[in-house]
Amino acid sequence: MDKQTITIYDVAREANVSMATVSRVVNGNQNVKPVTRKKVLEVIERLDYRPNAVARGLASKKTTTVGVIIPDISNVYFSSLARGIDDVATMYKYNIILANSDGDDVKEINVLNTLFAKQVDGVIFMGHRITDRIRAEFSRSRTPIVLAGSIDPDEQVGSVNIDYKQATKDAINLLAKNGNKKIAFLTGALLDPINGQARLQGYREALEENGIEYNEGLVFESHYSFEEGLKITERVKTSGATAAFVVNDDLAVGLLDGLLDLGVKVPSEFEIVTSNNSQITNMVRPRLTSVSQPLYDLGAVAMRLLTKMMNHEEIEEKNIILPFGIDEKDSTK
Amino acid sequence: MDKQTITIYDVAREANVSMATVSRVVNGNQNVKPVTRKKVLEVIERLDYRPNAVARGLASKKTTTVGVIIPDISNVYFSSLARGIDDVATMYKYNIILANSDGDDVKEINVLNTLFAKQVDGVIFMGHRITDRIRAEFSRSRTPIVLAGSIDPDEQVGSVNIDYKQATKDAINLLAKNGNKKIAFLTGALLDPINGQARLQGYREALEENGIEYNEGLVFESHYSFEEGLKITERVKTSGATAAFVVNDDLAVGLLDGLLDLGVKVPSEFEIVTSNNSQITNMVRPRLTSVSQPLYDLGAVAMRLLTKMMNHEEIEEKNIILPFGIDEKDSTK
DNA sequence: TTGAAAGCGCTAACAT
DNA sequence: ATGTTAGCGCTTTCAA
Repeated sequence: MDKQTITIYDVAREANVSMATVSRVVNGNQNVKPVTRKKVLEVIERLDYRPNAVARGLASKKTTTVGVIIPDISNVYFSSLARGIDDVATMYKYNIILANSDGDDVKEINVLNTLFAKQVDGVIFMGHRITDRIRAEFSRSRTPIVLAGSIDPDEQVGSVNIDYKQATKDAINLLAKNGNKKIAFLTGALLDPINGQARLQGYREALEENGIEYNEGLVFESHYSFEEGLKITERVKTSGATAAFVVNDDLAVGLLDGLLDLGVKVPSEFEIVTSNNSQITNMVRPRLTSVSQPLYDLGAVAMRLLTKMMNHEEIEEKNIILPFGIDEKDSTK
Repeated sequence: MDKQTITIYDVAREANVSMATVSRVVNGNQNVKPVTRKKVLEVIERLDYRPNAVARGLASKKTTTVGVIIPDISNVYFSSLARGIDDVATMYKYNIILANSDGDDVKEINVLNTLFAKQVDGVIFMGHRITDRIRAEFSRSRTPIVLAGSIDPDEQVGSVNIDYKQATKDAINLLAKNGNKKIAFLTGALLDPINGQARLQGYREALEENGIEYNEGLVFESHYSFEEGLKITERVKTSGATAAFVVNDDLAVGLLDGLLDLGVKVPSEFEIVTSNNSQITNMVRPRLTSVSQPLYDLGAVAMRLLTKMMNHEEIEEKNIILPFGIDEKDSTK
């Protein structure tokens, strides 16, 4: 495959030492006399020897590779997480195998299995919904797994999230304080635990605390996209809502543009709070007020947690909650 | 590592056949009597045998894994390419090891070497600039390499791009036809061949063809970010330019917002054409006219080319140019 | 159609 | 401090 592979054996022969000794110097084992080490290092340099990580993986049962299953890397929300994951992975000398699942159950299972086949040392999983089938696959293997920005009520594996329920409550409170009585809730699939459970519950609780009655007609189930936001605008407006909490930035921008196109003034006539505070929220005019999630950190902390699990380190808490904020900008009064 | 690994040997024993036969059925080799195959398959099912891809990789010298070096996955331009790459990779049963380089020479070299160490079957490289050092690393190995959305004047390895020079000419022509005499050129590092050579040249040629004199004062070297766009607005306006061609969408949106904040009307008082037509160009108001690059396809085609190289298939042309367009929207008259 | 056996390149006891 | 020697789990000639 390579020009002509130089193996550890070649180095050993040239340096007049055993393979074991070469292996020791390559792996930084201290039990090597400095003179020997120097000699070996010279030969390695001279022959341009590069250790074969596959052979190493087979012999040591460690691949220094972790799998990352992600719905869609071209979505900023996930790519921000991914960047945090990769940076910490690199820091700890791991590489990541990245695989898109489109949130599809079958794809998730397939890719999880090929990752296991490739003997990854750990897996970071992002998905809207943890199905029973996936959960079953999780428990089939001993490979450590961490969810990032994804909730599993079961809490079998590690996870890193924010308190979506409280974040939603804070957002709704802001909107209620500003005098809104009819606050729409724009979400993706309500089947997803983050939406259907955490956020929707936060929405309902906040309404109640503000003396506003819950009205199903103000809950809109849509998809995470700009176009869907544009499309749903009419219905939202017709509902009589004067404000909306949106779970996704693309969707929120769609709503914003839809409203502006209709001649509705934001925020004077309609207020919007979105959820991810991605850069797009600063690029549109008016800039969108948003829950601010530490996306990069969500990924970074998830990977850090995974390294601990892979090293069998003591873990204080395997279901981590990171702080969030509310970034008030121009789409709220 | 796993619960207790079932190996090919266990299957062979249980099925009363040799390892070779099990290997054959696992790999779909036709030289197996149907009865035997059935028997083996049953045992595989019963024992829940999963082939170890690392062992396979060592024995066969194929890992069905390709490395992807990317400046920053959290940037939509690159993550779009990455998505195209992964989809085609999946289609051909490859996985991708994704590594961020920040466009940094040293990181690029490091990660390239660890990818080689991990015996990837091929590499897709994205970077603003192919340095001599990287080029040297490329030629050290026989592993096939393809550049995606990245130019190397050397053309030693495969590549997939659009005709950046012509795209720029088309954009400038549009602006010139609209009556602009002072057209700014907003770019990232001019050292990058795509900017400093292809695009700048296209800019100059188009100016000349339109009888406009080239003026260095209208060329702005900046960075690929929204904030930089905001910052540079004042200078661009002061230059007397009435239009700008921008090489990056974030930068273009920064300029747009900067102008709007200054009370400048777009497009009536100032026209903008940007370069990547990412979704953000449709989200801002006015929507940005842009060169449209088939980002996903750039990645997809690059990966397809790589599969051909990995399979030693006949390759008609290893430096591929994909078509582009000009998507006229609301930031031009 | 099937099996035997030699690696693939390295790590990790175990000895010395 | 260094060497010997089994493997790791699979593919792949080569024979039969």
